[in-house]
Amino acid sequence: MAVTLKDISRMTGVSVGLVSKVLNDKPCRISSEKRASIIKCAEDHNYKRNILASSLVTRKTYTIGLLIPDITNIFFSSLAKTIDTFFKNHDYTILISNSDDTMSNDIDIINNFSSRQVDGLLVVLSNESCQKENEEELLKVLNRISVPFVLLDRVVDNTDFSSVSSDNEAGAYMATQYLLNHNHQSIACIGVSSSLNGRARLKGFQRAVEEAKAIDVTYYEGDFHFKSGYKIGKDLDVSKITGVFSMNDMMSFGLAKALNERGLKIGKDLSLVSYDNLDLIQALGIELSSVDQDVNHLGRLSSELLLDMMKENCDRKTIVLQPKLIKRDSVKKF
Amino acid sequence: MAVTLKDISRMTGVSVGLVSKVLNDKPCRISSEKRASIIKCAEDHNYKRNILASSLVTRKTYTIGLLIPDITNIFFSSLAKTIDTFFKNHDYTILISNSDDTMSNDIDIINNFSSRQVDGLLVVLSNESCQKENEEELLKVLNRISVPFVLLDRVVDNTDFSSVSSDNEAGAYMATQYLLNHNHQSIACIGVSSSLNGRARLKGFQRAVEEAKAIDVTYYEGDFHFKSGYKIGKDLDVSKITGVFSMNDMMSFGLAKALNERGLKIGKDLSLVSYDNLDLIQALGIELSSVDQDVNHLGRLSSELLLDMMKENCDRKTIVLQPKLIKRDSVKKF
DNA sequence: TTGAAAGCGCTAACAT
DNA sequence: ATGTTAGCGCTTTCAA
Repeated sequence: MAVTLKDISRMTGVSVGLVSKVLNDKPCRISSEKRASIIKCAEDHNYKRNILASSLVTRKTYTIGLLIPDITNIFFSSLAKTIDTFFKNHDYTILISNSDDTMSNDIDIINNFSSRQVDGLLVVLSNESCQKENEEELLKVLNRISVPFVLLDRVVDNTDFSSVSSDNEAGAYMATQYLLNHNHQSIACIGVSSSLNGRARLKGFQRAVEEAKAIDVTYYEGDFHFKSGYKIGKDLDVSKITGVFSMNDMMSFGLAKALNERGLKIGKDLSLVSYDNLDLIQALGIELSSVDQDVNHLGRLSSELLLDMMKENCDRKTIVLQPKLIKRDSVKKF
Repeated sequence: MAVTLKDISRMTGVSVGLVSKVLNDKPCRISSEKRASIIKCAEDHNYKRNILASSLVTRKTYTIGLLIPDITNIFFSSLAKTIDTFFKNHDYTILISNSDDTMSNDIDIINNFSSRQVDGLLVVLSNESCQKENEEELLKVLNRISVPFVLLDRVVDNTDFSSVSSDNEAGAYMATQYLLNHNHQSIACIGVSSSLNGRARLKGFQRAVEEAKAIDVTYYEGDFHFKSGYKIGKDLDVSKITGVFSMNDMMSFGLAKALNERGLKIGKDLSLVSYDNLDLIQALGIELSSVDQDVNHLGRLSSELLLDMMKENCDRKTIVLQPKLIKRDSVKKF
């Protein structure tokens, strides 16, 4: 059995209340001998405050729940790391939980966090939760959350929940425009229509295309993973297509590999612009133009926002970050 | 304020004790009307049990702490996902925390988990904690943990703590042997001496070399990341070296890229065997012979072991998994 | 069938 | 300067 305040009180002959004050560094006037003996006794017996009990009284757990769809996705694990580091500096502990991109897990985890009395919640919704047909149920769940929370990256339309997200439409728009500015007349889009942000990116792509007029467009459906890009690269009709906008770097990488096998060179025979600007891809030495969402910024801003909301119960805020297009050699004049 | 049992008791006119029993599905004989009204009232008012309070009484939190060195490392995030999935099926919640590979964080996090009254702990130690000079302090910390725990992947020698790890020496030995069986007389090792498992792999490498006799060996120091492999690949003396054992896939990938730029082909001009067998590397379409540690198996076994220890307070166990060499085209006869 | 009450470990207000 | 006590929300034992 773990040592309790009561045990230490008994052993040192000092009252429980005083022991509590001393071990919590609370201002109290106590003889230095007693103070010392309490501290020594606590150390000797490896006393650890039972946070469950103290939180029950103070109504503070110094705990933040972080819900993400897939911990093995580098985007989310980087986000988790940034958030973890930020809150460690503010004496909070982050609980990370993984939804596997399903709505039922979203709900379970949010409820679980709630009953663990987290002080706040950071939520990246599952793709499933972001589907139109699930909106009603999702809103019910979110409206029932009784602690401050911030939605990250994937955001529910037409609500006033606090959120920090990236303007996916704008990102796709600038990527596509960049391609079109290089005189490409026949371009392809590799998209993922099952994803909320994928749909936003498609909008941006279409807007750019429509503004440019008389552009020939081919659409390919992918799934954000390497293999789908690779397969599409095997089929891609390069007799007409000269530029490609791919919705993320992993698919671009697959595409590049397939084209390479076909004897075609990215940046020479075909221009490619992408999304995510993964360090990994750069590390691999591939000069890929890509839209950067600045995960660290996303993580830090949402953490700060949540901290504000918890402190001063401040108003909800909706922050939309503008992504940046990083220009590299994969796009050339046609 | 959240609704409490007391509130529901007041609203339904049933005693707190009974409400508790009903909402916990405990066997109790109660009129079905009362039961129904309690359940309805709880739902209507969005009642969520305060786990802090109930755990205080039951001395069970249904929570497992998972400590990992780097959440953005795919090896650890995959491990976390496996463990998370396993324990979700057993009604436990996993708290994941990130040490950034520092010992002070290891200690803080272990203490934090303890005071949160986790039911068990899964620990991947930081490299710093695994250094010989920190052993004494580490043992003090580990010995003070009062709940069942299992060490994963990085293990403390000469102790009887429960652990599940992979036999790194054996893995490196079989990889090196594979290379030597293909008649390579001059081989290189790209190692990471600051890492516990790196040192074990070096031992395996050396044992294989010594057994083979009269093999020419060159050692290069890397850091597990792409760039170090790339740099080494730029320098590698291919006038004599025909085979390379690299201690992980990311470095192998860097190496391959550098050699490619030098006009040399892996599996033809040079044989390469590696460690980790990353899906990512395969996804990139690279035919790399590599030692597989089976993360899923590691995660599942350690989870099961911990569950056993928590249930039956069963004896400590030390499990060492045997890695497998996956043979692919990157190694050829010399 | 149901209710009352003790107590988990801790904090904080109030006594002394 | 130090001790006593109520009570956080819950479970569980015992009594009715």
